[in-house]
Order: sequence, then structure tokens, then C-alpha cells
Amino acid sequence: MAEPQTRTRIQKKNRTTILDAALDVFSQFGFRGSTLDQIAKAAGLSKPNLLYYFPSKEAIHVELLSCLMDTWLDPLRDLDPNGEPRAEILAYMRRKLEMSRNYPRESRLFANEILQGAPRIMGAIEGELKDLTDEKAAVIQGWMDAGKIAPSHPYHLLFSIWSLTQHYADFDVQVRAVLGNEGDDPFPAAEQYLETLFTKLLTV
Amino acid sequence: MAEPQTRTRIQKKNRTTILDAALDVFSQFGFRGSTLDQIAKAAGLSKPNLLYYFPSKEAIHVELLSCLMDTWLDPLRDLDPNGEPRAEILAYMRRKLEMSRNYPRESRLFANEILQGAPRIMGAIEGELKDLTDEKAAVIQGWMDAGKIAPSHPYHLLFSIWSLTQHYADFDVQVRAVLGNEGDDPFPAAEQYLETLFTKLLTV
DNA sequence: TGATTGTTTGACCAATTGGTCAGAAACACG
DNA sequence: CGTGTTTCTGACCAATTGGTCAAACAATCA
Repeated sequence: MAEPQTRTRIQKKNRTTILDAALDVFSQFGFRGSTLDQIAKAAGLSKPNLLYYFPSKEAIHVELLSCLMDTWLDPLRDLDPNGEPRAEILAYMRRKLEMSRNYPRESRLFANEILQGAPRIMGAIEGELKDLTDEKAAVIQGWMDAGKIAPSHPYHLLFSIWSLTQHYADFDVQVRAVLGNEGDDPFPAAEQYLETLFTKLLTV
Repeated sequence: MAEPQTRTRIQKKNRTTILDAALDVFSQFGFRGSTLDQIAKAAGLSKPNLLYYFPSKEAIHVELLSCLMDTWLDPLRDLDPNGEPRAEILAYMRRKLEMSRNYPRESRLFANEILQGAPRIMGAIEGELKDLTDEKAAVIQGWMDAGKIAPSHPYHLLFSIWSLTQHYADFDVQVRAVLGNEGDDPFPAAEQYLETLFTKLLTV
């Protein structure tokens, strides 16, 4: 996207500081619900200083999203067509769940964007995301045709992995409220449950 | 909540018009991302006229959410402890999926609120929602203990129904983009896939 | 009909929004 | 040191925000 630029030490530090603060704010309030003042305050910088590093509010958001999309697709990229089918899919589910645990802000930023109709990211959805999904769905279809896993709908199988794992980041507040605030980490039980679920689904 | 009030014909009509328009806007942009002007325009009314029927922007939002919470929980309320366990759970999943299909705006409004930390709805989450979930989770646990369905985690089972079904409303844009815009309705295939998934999960 | 009540609006307000700009301050480097 | 560049800020701007209000308009009903 952005052509590589020579950046000073200060530039690098402040840009990452700003992006981190913006991730906090955007992931909670969405694009239109977030203000530059909020981001500036969260970053510990002045508002004009933000605009010294980024040309506009939208530029910050776009930068965040385009950085995100890459790492977002990594777990799926690592699905190995030559691996053992059921283990590969289970491992993919685990990687996605791990992302929900370790990067909940990124998950919420993404969810916010999709909820709003993906106005600033539709290109990547119809491009990178769709291409990769098509490719991996074909792999899974191949496994099903070969009788290595139980037949079902490859695309909806992927959707189910996305929704089930991202749920624990996006709806974290609800999950914890329902489970009761016993300080429990819901993730271990979630992983165990999802392992059972997908093992049963995939077993012929 | 609001005490019953005598309302004229015009009041009834305009209040529902406003709430419907507000649902459109809030469900897309979230609370802070939506403006009274947007809602007024969508409702075909002037901004001061909105504020003749509702005291504030927040009042509209709260009214929407409290109306929503009731119908939102209906599908789970109908889970019959005396029914055939597997059929009951499958029917619940189908009711939830039907809600995603018929009321996607409500689903997105809810998702937006939870994403933002549920600031205006936490009471209902920790109250009505948690109570009902506790009750039904106990029912499911009973079924598992009696060996009528395969043992797994009742709460995460409910979470999985929520996330899988709501995904088709909240991430509708992504689902359609990935499946390709062949004008297909993704719901029939989704229902079939989810039936398979839960049938396998619940079978002993 | 007229008087009362219910409905609608244009004009207005203070606060907040994203963004600009000239210059001050801090830094880099010969 | 000094000079040029990078970094930072206070003051400011036009546009938009949620909300008010008096007055105009419409509905109702005696």
C-alpha cells in the first residue's frame, strides 16, 4: 500500500503509539463513534501532533485495517493441504481462538467494520479474503471427496470456525457476564468444547 | 420500564416510524456514530419533531434496546424442558437462525452494543439474559446427565448457537462477498450445515 | 363556530467535531 | 558552537453535533 519511507526513530515510535491508541478507540466505538481527541488523549499526544504523523482520521483507520488484514489471514494461510485433514482443521480453529484471546481489539475492529457494511475494507474482503477462502475451501472439499473427513459444506465450515472463535473476543463482555464474574478465563473451556464439536463434525 | 401512557393515533404512528428509522441508523453506525439528523431524515421528520416524541437521542436508543431484549430472548424461553432434547435444541437453533434472517437490524444493534462493552444494556445482560441462560443451561445439563444427549459444556453450547446463528446477520456482508454475489440466499445452506453440526454434536 | 389541545417547524444555541497554520521547541550534525 | 531539519503546540476555523424555544399549524370537540 504505502510506499516504504525513511522514518526516524521518533517517527517510528510515535506512529506505533498512535496506531495502538487508535486501535483501542476504534475497536470500541467504531470509526464514526471515535474522535481524534480521544485517540490523542489515549496516545498521550496533542491532536495537531497526531495530524503531523497521519494526514487524517480516516488515514489512521485505513492504516490499521490494512495492517490487520494481513495478520488476520495468517492462521488460514497456514492450513496445510498436505497435512492430516482433521488435525489441520482443528489446529486452524485453535490458532483462530488464540487470536481472539491475544488480539481481541483487532477482532472487534474487524467486527465493527463488517457490521457497518465494510465500507473501507470491502476491497480486501472481495479480494484477498475471498481468494484465500476459495482456495482453502477447495482443499477442504478435496478432503471430503476423498473421504478423509465427513462431508459437509466447506464454506460454512469456515464460517463456523470464524464465528465461534471470534465470538469470544467480540462478545467477551457477554460471555463473562453470563458465566459469572468468578474471574474465570473462559478460553480453556471454550477450546475444549470447540475441539469436541469439530472432532465430531469431521469424523466420518 | 416506561409507565403506560395514553397515546393518540398520530403519536403511535410517529413513534414507531422514528424507532424504525433509528433501528436502521443505530444498527449500522452504533450509538455514537449515529446522528439525530440521520434518524430524522430516515424517518422523514424534522429533528425538533423527533425530540417532541423522545426526550433525547439516548432515550430512543434505550427504548430500542429494551424493546429488543424481550423478543431477543423469546426463542430461548421456548426451549421446553419436557420436550425431546435433541429436537428441542435443534428447534432453538432454527428459531435463532430465523431471527437472524428476519431481523438482521436487531441483531446488529445488539452486536454493536455488546462490542462497545454493553454500556447501556449491561443490566439486562447480567439480569434477564443471565437468569434465563442459567435456567436453560441447567435443563441441558440435566439432559446430558440423563444420557439423552452427548455430554459437553451447556453454556458454551448456548454460546455456539448464538455465535453461529447471529453470524449470518452480523457478518452478512462478508458471508455474501465470500460466497460470491450469485444472488444466493445463504440461509438454506446455513441451516442444513448447522443441523448436521448440532446433530453430530448431540448424538451420544 | 371557537377554544383547547396536540403537532410541527425555523431559528437559534453552546459544545464538539476534524482539520489548519504560524511559529516555538527539540533535535541532528557539520 | 550554529544552522538546518524535524517535532510539537496553542490558537484558530468552519462544519456538525444534541438540544431548546417561541410561535405557527393542525385536530379535536363542545
